[in-house]
Amino acid sequence: MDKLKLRLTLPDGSWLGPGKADLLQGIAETGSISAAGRRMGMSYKRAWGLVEALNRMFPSPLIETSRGGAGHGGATLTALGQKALALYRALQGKAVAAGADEIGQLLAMARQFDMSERK
Amino acid sequence: MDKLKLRLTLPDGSWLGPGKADLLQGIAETGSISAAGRRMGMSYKRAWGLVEALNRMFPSPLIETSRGGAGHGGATLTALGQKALALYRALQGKAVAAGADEIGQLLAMARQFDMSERK
DNA sequence: CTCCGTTATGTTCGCACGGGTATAATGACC
DNA sequence: GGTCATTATACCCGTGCGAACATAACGGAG
Repeated sequence: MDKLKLRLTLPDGSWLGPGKADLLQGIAETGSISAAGRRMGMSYKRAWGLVEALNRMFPSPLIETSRGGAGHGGATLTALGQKALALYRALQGKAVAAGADEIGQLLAMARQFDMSERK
Repeated sequence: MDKLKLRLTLPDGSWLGPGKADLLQGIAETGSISAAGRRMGMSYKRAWGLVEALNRMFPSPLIETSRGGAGHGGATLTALGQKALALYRALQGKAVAAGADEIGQLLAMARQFDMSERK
């Protein structure tokens, strides 16, 4: 599923794509950068790099982090982060819906694949 | 322009994105793999690799090549190639149109960029 | 039979990217 | 003051990708 991947390039050259969006969602759901990274099978280092990039591409950060304390630190989405994620998901949904016909045709004319790999 | 990039993943794991689509269009317009590659600022080798990938992802090739002869060789799109390109462009157009609102909102909330870079 | 621009293929090299690892630093709680 | 999971940062290293370069094959034109 989700055969169609979208990458939106911002004026400054940075971009928002499936990877950052998924990470954003993972942080929202797990409350932790490292947990979200683990869940996606990526190193903490890479996840943190993406967080840094995300926070730099908007005037104010999308992710708020805290260290130590009762919960041993963690990360949450700011209001801006939640909005950005929602907008990306909405964009994705509308794009897939609008292009369903073309997507179907392209998939239909693609090289036939063995049924054993169907899920 | 064309801030939104689409990548469609086919069942066999290969994918059709902006790079291959542009190359496809370049070949259609120039009638040559090397000319299309030069126009896009990529090495012939890379362009040819993409052509190979394109021809392998569908049951029959999208690009037909010829060597030597009066025109010193060249490449043209097959009917399938033209159709695939048209479908991708249509998909792109519909996706952008459908998500124009979300794209606009995301761009609007992005970090402000200096007007000197506007074109 | 040479010339020409293209397709087709191999080889080498530089470099960016991500993984792995290590190490601070944080701060509420016991 | 020690514990704990997390954030934050630095360093090394393998690997893959693409550029650059080199070379062959092609086949009609002249």
